[in-house]
Amino acid sequence: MPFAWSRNVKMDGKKYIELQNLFTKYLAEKKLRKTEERFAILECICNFPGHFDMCQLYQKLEDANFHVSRATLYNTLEVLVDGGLIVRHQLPTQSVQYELRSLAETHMHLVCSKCGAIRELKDATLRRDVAGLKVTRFTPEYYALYIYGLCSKCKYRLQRKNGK
Amino acid sequence: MPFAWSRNVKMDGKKYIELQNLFTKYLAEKKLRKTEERFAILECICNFPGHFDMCQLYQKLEDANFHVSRATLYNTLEVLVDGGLIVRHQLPTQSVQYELRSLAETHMHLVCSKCGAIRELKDATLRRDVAGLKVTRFTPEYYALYIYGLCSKCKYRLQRKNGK
DNA sequence: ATGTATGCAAACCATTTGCAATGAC
DNA sequence: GTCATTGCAAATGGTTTGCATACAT
Repeated sequence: MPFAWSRNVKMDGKKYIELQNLFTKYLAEKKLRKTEERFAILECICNFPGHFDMCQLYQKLEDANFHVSRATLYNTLEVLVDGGLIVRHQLPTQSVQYELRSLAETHMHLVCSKCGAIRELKDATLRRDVAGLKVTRFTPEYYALYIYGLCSKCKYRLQRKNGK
Repeated sequence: MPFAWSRNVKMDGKKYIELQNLFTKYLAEKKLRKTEERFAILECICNFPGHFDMCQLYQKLEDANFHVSRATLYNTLEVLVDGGLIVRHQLPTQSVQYELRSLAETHMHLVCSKCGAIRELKDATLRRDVAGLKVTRFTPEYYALYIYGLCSKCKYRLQRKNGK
């Protein structure tokens, strides 16, 4: 082990090992340095079951007694996005969210335009459609499908408010 | 005519008339006031052929000698989004963009993750499948599909840089 | 040894907020 | 007359930047 990045960040074994390899390869390829911070951040990200934002990530790292500056967090997330390991979601009401790319590709996002809640939905047909798309003069890397609408809670609330 | 919102904002006739009606209906329904500013902003929006951001909109209104405060601009765009007349895009590199909803629904967005350029692409199959989606406990209103990747320019540049 | 990456604090800037004045109803 | 909407200016807060220090190579 070239450096001791593995602190007491609770870790999701398999997922992380795989991504660590990808990341290492990417960093080498781009001649970027393999720092303790970068790997600790990636490891921490693996512990989120789904979306997360800067605040949550920062907090989780602090909780694990691993301190990084916000500047480094922003830098590292950018590297991870460029490397294709994570995906960035910018949705209306909510703050910028990130998600492991391997997770993001498997579903679309149902976004409530009232309360901002995000639900995930898998659909094989759509996935196939997107995968089968023929695009010229553009090299697709990944996609994100957002369907905006009303979640059941907000719809119910709205119906009551508008008189039965 | 209840008020003189029609200044010298250059106008795209048909498109605006139709949207004006929708907007009027929406405002009445929600018991919101029909102000000169709101209609002037909508009219101005109709003159953009595609995406636009706050700056461009503000500028275009100023150019037409119609001054609104930024607070009003933000308020009005929110009302227009809620009313389903325009759609909000928040993409990585670029600033928040808006687009007439009637335009947005007809295409997906190819976003270059390098330079941020947006290209539009229509695909009938995909459109049909999204429209035909069956979702429980969620009422879809509209969707947005973003495909991230490399535009031809950036790809070319990258290939040259990485040695032939 | 070299130059990239980090940490900190200050700077930035799009968006939001507070409040008095306006005007739609 | 009432209360939503506007304008202005100040406040906010997530993100970026500058620079000295640390450290991967």
